Amino acid sequence: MTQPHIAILDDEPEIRQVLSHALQEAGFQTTTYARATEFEAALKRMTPDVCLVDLGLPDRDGLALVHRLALESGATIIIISGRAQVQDRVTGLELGADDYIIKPFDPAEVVARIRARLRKPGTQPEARAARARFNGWTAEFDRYVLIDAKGREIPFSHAEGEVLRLFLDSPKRLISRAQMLDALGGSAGESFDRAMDVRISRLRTKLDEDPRNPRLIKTIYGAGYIFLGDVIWG
Amino acid sequence: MTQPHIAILDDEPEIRQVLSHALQEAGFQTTTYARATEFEAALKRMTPDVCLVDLGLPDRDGLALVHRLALESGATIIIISGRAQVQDRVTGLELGADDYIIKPFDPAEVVARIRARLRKPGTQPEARAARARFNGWTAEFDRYVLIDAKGREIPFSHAEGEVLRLFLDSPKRLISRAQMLDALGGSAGESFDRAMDVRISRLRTKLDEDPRNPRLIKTIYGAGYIFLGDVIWG
DNA sequence: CATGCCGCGTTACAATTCGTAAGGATTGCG
DNA sequence: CGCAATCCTTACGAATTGTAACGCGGCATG
Repeated sequence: MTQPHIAILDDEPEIRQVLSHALQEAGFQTTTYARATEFEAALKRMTPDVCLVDLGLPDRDGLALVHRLALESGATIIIISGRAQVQDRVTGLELGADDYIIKPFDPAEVVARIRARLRKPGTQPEARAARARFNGWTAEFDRYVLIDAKGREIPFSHAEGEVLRLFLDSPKRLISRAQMLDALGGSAGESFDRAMDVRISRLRTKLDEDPRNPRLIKTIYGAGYIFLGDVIWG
Repeated sequence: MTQPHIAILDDEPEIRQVLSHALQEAGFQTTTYARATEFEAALKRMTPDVCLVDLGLPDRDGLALVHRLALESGATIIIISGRAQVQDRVTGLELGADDYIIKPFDPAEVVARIRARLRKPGTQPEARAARARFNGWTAEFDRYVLIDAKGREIPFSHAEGEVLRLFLDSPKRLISRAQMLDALGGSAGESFDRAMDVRISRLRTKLDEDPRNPRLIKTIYGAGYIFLGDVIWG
């Protein structure tokens, strides 16, 4: 069961804590960020379903961030701000925010507003780039197929695709197990480690890897994995 | 060139007038109603894109009306109410409202919130139009027929049309099963899950999909569905 | 070099989720 | 009332994914 993922960006630790707790209580998966730079770095790896953004950030203009986010990601954006003037709200909404909640807020209302958003279709972020090539392979993510050098199509599942996308997003760089578990939403159980191993194992067999001598997905004992492919997106 | 249509339901003439004026100024088409019965009668003839509903109606329980509206119409519903308690807002949103604006309000904010809503896919008035093309197919919703690339007509039922319209409103986006069930009004029984599967199954056969390798309606195991057509309305 | 621990890979299995065929309830129409 | 169409429900099979169990190999220690 993949729960919706809510990203929280606020510089006040207490607010992050309150929001995160209430949303997790409501069954959502949450990730919190204190700084805009941190948040933007994380967006390269995954796309949340909803972004809760505080406008009063120390390291960036919040409105500019909201605007860029709205243009690029297509995810649902909710501003949480202490600026309560009507003009602030109007410009926030016109720059691309989907909702505007004023501090101080009641967490129950935030949960209710997010729930109201997510039950409408069309709220999911748009499908990201759908095709990548690497070392003779082509991965088509919208059709969920791998195509080998001879043109043979090999289907892969959603779970395998999550792993593959993670690799293709960061080729030739170490990806720690913790990073992977986090990106795959498996911070829950301890035994999810094995589940991830299984995903990688299945992916390796589909990529025709020699288990004794993997050429694409290399494991670094005690550290993580490295994907050794020359990746071209598009 | 259809402007979005906003229905306003409020028993105070002055509020109707203020809202209607501001919304027309913003380029919307408006219709106002003073009574719930009047409003409901009008709904049989047309479907507004957004409904602004006051909760303090003399002739009906506003919340019940909102709930029924949310289940049946699929339009965007915004509550405008003098009841400002958090609990009022939460229950209003949970009963199916998409937004909750407190009196006294600023018309500019109402406009901004409606604009923010209509930006999202699946809410534009074109999406309620009668015809759409995608990947060689044409869907004519007023006649309940699909037309394939060779001009053959294949009829589809109302239930199948609901599903198809949902897909055509949000192409290339993930639609979760929960969202679908909600949009199809099946929040009731758990066994409605299978009913929805059946609808999709029949739609797939009519769209000439290969069950083993569907090209248009993809299933994302554990997450939902995604429609992979290039949709053009009109 | 032998030993033992720990991290990882793989296989087999079970739980969950989804597809669809078959049957029955409901509705509409002549 | 009979008939047809539509749609929900039931039932069962198939696909996917997490989990448990086991084996292998690296790495440290002695």
